[in-house]
Amino acid sequence: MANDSSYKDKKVITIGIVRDLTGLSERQIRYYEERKLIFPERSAGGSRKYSFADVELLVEIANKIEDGVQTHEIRKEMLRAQKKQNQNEITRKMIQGQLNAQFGLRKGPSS
Amino acid sequence: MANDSSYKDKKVITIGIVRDLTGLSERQIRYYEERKLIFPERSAGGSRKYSFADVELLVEIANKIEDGVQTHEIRKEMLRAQKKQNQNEITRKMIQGQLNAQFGLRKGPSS
DNA sequence: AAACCATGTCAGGTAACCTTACACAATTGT
DNA sequence: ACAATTGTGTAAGGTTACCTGACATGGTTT
Repeated sequence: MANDSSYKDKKVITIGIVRDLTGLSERQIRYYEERKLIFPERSAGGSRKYSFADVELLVEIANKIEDGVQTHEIRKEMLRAQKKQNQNEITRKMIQGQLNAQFGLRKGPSS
Repeated sequence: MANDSSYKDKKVITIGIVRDLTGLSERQIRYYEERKLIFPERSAGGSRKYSFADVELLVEIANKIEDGVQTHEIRKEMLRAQKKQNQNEITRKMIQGQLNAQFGLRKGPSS
């Protein structure tokens, strides 16, 4: 209901493939996780699983680091960006609420 | 130039994940490959890599098999479907060619 | 100078994957 | 009726891929 449900966000890519797609070392990829910049899921056995969105994010992270930004700063940026995103979400819901109140829309069943 | 370049066709999913996504056994997935219904890529070390498109195709295949269609038949269907697809592609190119001839468009450099 | 950053690398261990082979019920072909 | 094929399970033995933890190191920060 809230999203794409599409391929981009499904966590299905193992770290070796991510390495190949990004050119980063596994060490780097794991380190950025340790620094809380990226959040893979895990398989039952403990293997990391990433999404295409994660892959793109990793590339951005790597670029910033190359520009001398440290993980600590990157993390702050990300939190800021996400806060803004949350705010938008809230705003959207508020407006939706206003409309519902004005025009008496109901949350009808799916279709 | 010819395609989406997007996530759907990138071969990045290992067989274990495909198993989880489709509910098929690894045996089945490998068998359908043996019957030439599906064509994963391979990692350097020999592990199979599938795309989301492959995953969807596998589900379709499994459905047909459940309906009693044999791999042999499914393969024929697929070849037929692909031939039609190729024909469309050819048609498209022919029309494009006609237009180019009519209006003298050049294949200029990329942008 | 002490602490931290980002990364490489090595070791030992487990999970995930590979191929080959045998089995077998069910279906299809002759 | 019988032989061949289909689709799937399962087991063995082997290799690849991934995991964590630890030590090393040259550059920054503090």
